[in-house]
Amino acid sequence: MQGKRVSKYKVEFDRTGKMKVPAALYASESLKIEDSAIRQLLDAAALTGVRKVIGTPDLHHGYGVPIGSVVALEGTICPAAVGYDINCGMRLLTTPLERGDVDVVEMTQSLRRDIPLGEGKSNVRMNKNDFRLVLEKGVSALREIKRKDHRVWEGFNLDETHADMQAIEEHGSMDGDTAAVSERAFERGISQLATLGGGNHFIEIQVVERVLDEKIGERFGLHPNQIVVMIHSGSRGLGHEIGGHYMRISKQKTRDSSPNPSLTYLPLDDREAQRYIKAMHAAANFAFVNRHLMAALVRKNFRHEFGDIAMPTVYDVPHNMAKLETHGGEDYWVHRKGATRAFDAARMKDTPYADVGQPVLIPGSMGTASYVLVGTPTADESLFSVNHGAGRTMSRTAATGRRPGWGKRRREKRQEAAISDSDFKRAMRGIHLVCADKRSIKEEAPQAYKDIDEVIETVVGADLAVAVARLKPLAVLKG
DNA sequence: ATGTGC
Repeated sequence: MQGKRVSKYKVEFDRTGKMKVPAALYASESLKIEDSAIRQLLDAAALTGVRKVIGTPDLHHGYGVPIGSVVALEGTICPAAVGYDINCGMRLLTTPLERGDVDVVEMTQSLRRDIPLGEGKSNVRMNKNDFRLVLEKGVSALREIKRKDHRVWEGFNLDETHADMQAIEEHGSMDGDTAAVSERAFERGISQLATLGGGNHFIEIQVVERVLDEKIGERFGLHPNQIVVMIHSGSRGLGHEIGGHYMRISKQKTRDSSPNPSLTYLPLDDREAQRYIKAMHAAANFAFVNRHLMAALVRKNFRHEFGDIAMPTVYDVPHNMAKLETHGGEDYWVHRKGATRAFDAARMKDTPYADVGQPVLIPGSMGTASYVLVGTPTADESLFSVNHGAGRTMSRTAATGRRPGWGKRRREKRQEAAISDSDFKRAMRGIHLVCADKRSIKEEAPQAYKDIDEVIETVVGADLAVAVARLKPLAVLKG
């Protein structure tokens, strides 16, 4: 695509055609970004109310808006720029344990017994009033629910909820409204709390391989050879239903004034825009609680094995969310889709990280490293945002060799899988893998993703964040 | 991402 490289790590796209603002893409020359994703990014620069459009180094094709993008709007909101998995995000727990202390095969097995993996799974079946409270208040609802009365809460020790809330973006509680959530979404969600989901979602037992910034590493409670646990999950069927619902409504309303039929928006003065915001917050609350409950189950299993050890939350950070933020004196709805907020110290007031900046959690693909970084003041040019992962290089269907629409085309010959069994095994050597669906696991093969180290090089080289630690997976649970 | 969809 046309676009001029202005530095080793940044490409700029001038206004052309219907674009209302220029766009910027952070990516080194070696990171190949697909043309279709760039075209989607430039289309986003034509949205009504657009003020800023940024692509991060894991940019790839998504529905309407590319994954890995940041879109700032004024007076409008865009459900497709948040995506289907509202408040998909990361949580990192530390332990006082060292590599060698943990039998990861055994630990993975016991986690699997407690946490359902894969699509369509259920776990905590809540009553309607309690679930409504979760959607409206998020993690803080857990302090109000009378858990002793319900068998579903057996095994969940939530004594650390207050401490955890300090280390969750928005304290894990946004202003949600059940009235904006369809009955269908509500019914899908009510039994799905404390489930991992599928796709790229995972729980990993990792070891801190290298601390790259000792002072901040120590501040985050990280040291070499330490065992940590990373959780990647979202709002499951509930968020998917809400995202899809409001994408359909925005398509009905603004199709004619939008860049294309899958990239539509809602004016903020429209009642449906206000309902979307409340429903998005409800889904965000669900996802915060979902990760929080899985963290409780992780703690339960570690403590069963190792006694009453401390397992604090370093941070819990969404990477699919729209938020009203002030940048350069202007108020924007900042949409991050597959992009992680990376606030500097000044923007972390009233959090435990007001002195250092926000912990930023970026997972690699399955079987490769993950990174912990910290926000920096120089990230103002990306609206304090970085990528959310390695980014795909291969579609799901290409990676497995399966054709899309499997059900009705069963008789057709399979395409040749781009990734052979032996290549997959080699990439996963030394890592214990437990997954719900063996047939589709190659969708998540390391070979289907970009090199996480190259992606991080761009983020750090462009001064969007500072690297703090590199984590290596020992065991991974997948959907 | 998702009880992979009309």
